[in-house]
Amino acid sequence: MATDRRKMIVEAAGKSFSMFGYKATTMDQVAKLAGVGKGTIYTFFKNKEELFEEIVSSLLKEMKAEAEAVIQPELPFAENVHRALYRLLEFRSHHQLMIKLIQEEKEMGTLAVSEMLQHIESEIIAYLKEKMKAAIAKGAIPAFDPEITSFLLFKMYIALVFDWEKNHEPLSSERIAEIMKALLLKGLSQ
Amino acid sequence: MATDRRKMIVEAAGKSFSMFGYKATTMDQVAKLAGVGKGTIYTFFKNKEELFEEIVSSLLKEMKAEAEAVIQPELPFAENVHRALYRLLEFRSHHQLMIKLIQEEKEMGTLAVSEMLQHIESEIIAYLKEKMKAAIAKGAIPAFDPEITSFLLFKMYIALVFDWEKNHEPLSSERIAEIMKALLLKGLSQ
DNA sequence: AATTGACCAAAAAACTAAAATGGTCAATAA
DNA sequence: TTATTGACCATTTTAGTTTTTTGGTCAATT
Repeated sequence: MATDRRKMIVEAAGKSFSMFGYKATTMDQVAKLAGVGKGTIYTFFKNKEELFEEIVSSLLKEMKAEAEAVIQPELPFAENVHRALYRLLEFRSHHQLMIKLIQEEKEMGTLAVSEMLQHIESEIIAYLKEKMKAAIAKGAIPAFDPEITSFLLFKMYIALVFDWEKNHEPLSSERIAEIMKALLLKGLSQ
Repeated sequence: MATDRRKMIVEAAGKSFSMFGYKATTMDQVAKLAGVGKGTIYTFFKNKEELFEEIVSSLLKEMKAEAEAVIQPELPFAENVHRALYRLLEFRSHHQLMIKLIQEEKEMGTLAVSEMLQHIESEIIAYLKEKMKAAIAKGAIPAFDPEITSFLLFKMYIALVFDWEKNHEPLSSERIAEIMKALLLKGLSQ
């Protein structure tokens, strides 16, 4: 059945991109892994890049769903950041792809990957920005520029998750979520 | 006179590294620009990498001096961050070299440059960490882990100065300093 | 004693040939 | 008739080779 084949392809591509990155994933490989002929892939996806987009956008959808599942509007903003972050960090499969893509961008500079990371970044920031605007409207947080603040929130997250462990022992999910909550809650005042 | 020659070399190298980066700066070029024979460079510096180190460490020294000049221990911590940051940001010459190095690391991955950026990062973070420890000891800021906090402070700074302008209009020095001060002062609470 | 630049080994760049890959489509299977 | 396939091809990537450039030395010169 057509739907089954499509699912097989998406699954195979997802695994392959996560394991080998974009460049090192070949269409022949994906076809073999999915157990279909190479041509079949092209009945569902215009080209490799569109297949990649499918994988990434479903990842983003999943991440959004995960976040929504734990956010409770009546809780303090910082608490929700903590909950969403912690939940997200527990999904190692999400991370596997992100790690691979970040690595590939750094050491090979693959254009399609750079563009996709850029896209992921702007999606996440846009999401944060909306949450933040709502919180400001409710008077729950001070009215800083939400564009800049969500940008910074995202960069802090990336720094803690991906940069910190270049020179230190990795931080646990709990620790990361805790740090961001503490900083956001009180800043460094008093 | 020997001192004069050395100064000429350092000046020439500084300009060249800032304009062309590490890789694209040749020793012949530096010699010509400094108006000395190439061999003369090697009477002052063991090799290209040591010349590079001289440039960078004098940059770091300057930056430290600039910061010290405006920091006033009796002011609030966030206010001092604001002052130091603003002062630093006004020195475009410092930045020219940093910009070039960050760019070179990204698009050519020159090893010597990566190592140097790593070194610069750890120097700045160590400096921040000391300041932070002192502030904690005085009870001026909460006792978060200074290693992590100074790491985050640095990453925020880099994000605002170098990453923000990839997709937005650059922020003014005043704005950047203001944002960091506001966030550090109050966080996103209330 | 200090300085230099021709010189050299080693590294990088340019070039070329060979292999791999994305995408197509006539043949095949369902 | 429709969905699927994999041999095939143009293009890109990689591997191998040659040429050029560059960091560093040191005998000659100032």
